[in-house]
This record gives sequence, structure tokens and C-alpha cells, in this order.
Amino acid sequence: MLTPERHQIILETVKKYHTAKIKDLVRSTGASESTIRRDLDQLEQEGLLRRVHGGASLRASASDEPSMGEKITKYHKEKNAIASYAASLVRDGDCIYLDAGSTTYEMISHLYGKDITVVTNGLDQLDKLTEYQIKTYVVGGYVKHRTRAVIGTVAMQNLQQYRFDQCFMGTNGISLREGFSTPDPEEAAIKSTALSLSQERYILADHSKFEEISFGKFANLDEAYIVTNYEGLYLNDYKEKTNIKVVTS
Amino acid sequence: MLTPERHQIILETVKKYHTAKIKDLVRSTGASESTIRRDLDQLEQEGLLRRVHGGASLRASASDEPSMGEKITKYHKEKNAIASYAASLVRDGDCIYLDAGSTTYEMISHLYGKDITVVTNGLDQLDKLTEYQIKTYVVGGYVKHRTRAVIGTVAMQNLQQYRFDQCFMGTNGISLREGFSTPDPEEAAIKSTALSLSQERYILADHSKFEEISFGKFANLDEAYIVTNYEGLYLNDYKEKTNIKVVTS
DNA sequence: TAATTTTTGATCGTTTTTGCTTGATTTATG
DNA sequence: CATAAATCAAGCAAAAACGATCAAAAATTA
Repeated sequence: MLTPERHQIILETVKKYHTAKIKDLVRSTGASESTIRRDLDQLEQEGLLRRVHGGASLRASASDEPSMGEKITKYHKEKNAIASYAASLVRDGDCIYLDAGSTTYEMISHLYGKDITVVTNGLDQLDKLTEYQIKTYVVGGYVKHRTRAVIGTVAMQNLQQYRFDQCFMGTNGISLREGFSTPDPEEAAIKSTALSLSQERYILADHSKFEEISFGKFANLDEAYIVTNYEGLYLNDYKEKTNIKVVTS
Repeated sequence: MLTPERHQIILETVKKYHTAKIKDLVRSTGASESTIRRDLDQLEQEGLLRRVHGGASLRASASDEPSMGEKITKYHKEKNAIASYAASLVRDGDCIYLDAGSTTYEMISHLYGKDITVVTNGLDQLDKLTEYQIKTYVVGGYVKHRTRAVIGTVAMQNLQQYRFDQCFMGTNGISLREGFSTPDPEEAAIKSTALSLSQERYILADHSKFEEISFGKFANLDEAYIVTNYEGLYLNDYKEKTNIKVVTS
């Protein structure tokens, strides 16, 4: 691969995700870490991106909203450990559902090379899945721009066409009394539907989600397994009520 | 092989892939490395491409001489002129279908600010549409990685849920006798379905598509309007057979 | 046909790029 | 604040690409 082509790929990645990890760039270009580093230095020299620890990001002009880009670095490690464990649950030949959201997004890099079929309603997921050449179906329906998720009644109908061996999704809140919840009722409805179509159901949640309640409830506590790094006060209460796997990174 | 022929091949390769490796050019022309090197030097001298380690790449558009750069922007201009005109046909309140492909992609920036609903099967289109905050639905179904388009029987079924005021799509070939065609029959099927669901049907095609025939036919000549910049030999024949709008940039 | 010019392909020493290693630096975490 | 993990920069050696040179082949001209 020629240098301009690599640079092109790097710039497109940065433009698309507002951030790019060196490891991902190594994957998508086939070059070594050293080469990518040198490329990033060079591109920074030209003012085309900003070098950051672990990769590069958009040349932040001013007030950028904390979109996918920053979310990625925030609880990145915890999320990655959870995502990695979740991915290890996926078996060759399975058909799985990946909900929109940053944790399931992290899963995808760990799914590389598996012979699986993925259905998703997340636009970012789609991009990553095509990059990794994983067999993919997208749920049709209304595109909610802020979260880049496909939702709405059309999406719910389309979802019904599938049956899943496993589904993986994030959540905004987990509560002993109220179960799983997320702010947007439309997204809650999609999650609920996906759960009902799956044999095995996994909710991925870092510790910050525990004992939080949002507007749209989408499942009771005992309707899904939880994969988390939560080791807080109520862990035993949760263990009594549902199946919970604590991952320590 | 004659020198101009080699140069032609080199330029086409660079134009097509935005980059060309010397080894590949050696293979595709049958000439030696030395010869290719000399060719590249010469072509660079003429400002037609940029020499890089290992081969050649497109001229970086901005601060470069006209020649190739001009050709590209001119080509881009044509496409953009077609896209711009097509976008002007869209009325507030309309529900339109945008097929996957580069020309309809160009349309999106011209649709900014319009109060419309867009349905698409193109992943790149999706990204652009979310960027421009245009009300969007995505067709569900199998994701073909290479073209980043949603296709297959599921996609066809899902598409049937909609009815469009207008649809816009590209094509690979237009022929007086064989109508519109594209290489992949699956994509042809989607196009055909979308056409059947639309009140007004527009095919966007630059002049290079005329008198070309691909494997998958998706419509007869009289089943859609053509928006193009073609002013070639058979223009009058086309005018007799169908509704064709020639845009001059 | 013979002489001359141009183009081509191979060779070879030099330069550039690349990937790995190592020790330093930064970041995360308790 | 201290420790562990990840990331980084610099140096180095191997590989790839380069450019200059020259003789053979092809085209042109006399």
C-alpha cells in the first residue's frame, strides 16, 4: 500500500469517527505501528489532524460536543474489558443482535475473524462491521441523528423478521426495583423487541449505570444476563435477583 | 505497446484507484520498471499526476497545476451539476428515495435545508444525511461491503413499505436498445423495486454511461427521466425515446 | 541496407521506507 | 503517591524503491 493511500484512510477514519486509534489504523491499513506513528506525525505536521495519546483526533477548532469520539476514551478500559468478555460468548455460526451504543461498538473489534451474522440498528456499528468484513444486516427504519440509531415503528416491524441466538445491548440505568431503562422510549421499545427475539440476552453495563433509573424501561432485571465491572454495594442483591457476570479488567 | 497507450493506462489507473503502484503498472502494461519510472517522471512533468515512493497518486487538488487536477474538478463539476439540478427538482414535503452511489451522494449537500424525508439503501448516504440532519429512513437488509449498499430479498421486502414522490438513482449503463443496467443483479433488483414505488423517476448519469450495457438490467429506457450532461452522437435518438434533461455545467 | 537516433530493459550502488527492539514517558488505577 | 499497563520516540538493520548508467533492441533516416 502506498503512502497516500494510507494517509487517505487515516484522514477518512479521523473525519468519520472524530478520532482514530493506532491499533485500528494498523488493522485497516495493514501497516505496522511505527509506520502509522510516522504517518500521524507527518499529517499533524501538515495540520490535517491532531496527535493524541493512542492515536489521533480531529483538529479541534473550538467547542466540539462530546460525541462518540470522547465517549470512546472516557471509560474506555472498563468498556473494553466488558466488550471483550461479551465477544468471547459469541460462537461461530451464531446470529447475533448488536444494539446501537458505544459498548457494543467496542465488541466488534473483538469479533474479527468469527464466522457470524450480525444484525444491528447502529450506524456506527455498521461502519465498523463493514470495515471488519463481518456479515451484516441492518435494521430498516427511522434514523435518529443524535445517537445514530435506527428506531421507530418501522424498525420494530423490520426487526421481527429475525430471530437471534444472542443479543447484546447497553443501558442507561439498572435498578433492583425498576430493572433496565434508557431515556428515549423509542429506543427502549427497540431494545425490548430485540430481547424478545433472542435466545440469550446480555446487557453490557459499566458500574456507573447501577442504581440509575431512566424514563423508558425496557426489561425486568431477570430477563437478561448482565455483564459488568460493577463491584459496588448492592452486588449481592443483584446476584440474588439475576445472573450477573463481573469482569475485572 | 506504444508510449501513448502506456500513458493512457497509467492515467486511467491513477484516476480509478487514486493511486498506482509501479509493480502493478509493470504487470498491466508489460513494460519494465525502468520504463514505467520514466513514464511517471514524464507525466509528473506534465502535471498529470504526483510521483510518490512506490508509484504515483492523484495530484492534491488545491495548490496544484491545472491539467489532471482540472480534469478531476471538471469531471466533479459535471457530476455536481447533474446532482445540483436533480436536487432542485425536490419539493418541500416530498418523500424521496436515494439509491446508493456517488452521484446521489453528491445530491445530499444540495438538499440541505429542505423539509423532506429521504429513504436510502446507501451507507455513505446515511452518514452524509445525518451530518446534514435530514429526516432519514434506512432500508433494512443485507449489507454489501464493497459498495456499502443494502441489498437482498429482505431489503426488497422492506422497501415495499414505502411509497415515494420521487426517486433518484445512478446507473452503470444506458443503451437505446437495452435500457438501464448495472453489474450486480441484486442491486438491479433493488433499483427496479424502488422505481416501481415512485411517482417520478430520475436516473442520473454522466456522459460516460451512455451506450454501455451491464449484466443486470433494471428498467426500460422510457420508464424514467434521465438527467445527464451527455451531448453525444445519439442524443437525438434518446430524445425521441425518452425524457432526457441535459445539464451543462 | 547502413548509419543514426530513440527507446527499452537490466545492473548496481545509493537512498528511502519499514518494522522491530529498547528504554523512556504517559496514563490508568488503587 | 506508587505501581502497572499502555504508548511513545529513537535507533537500527533489512527490504524495497530509486536513479544513473550502459548496452541491446527498435524505429527513423539517409
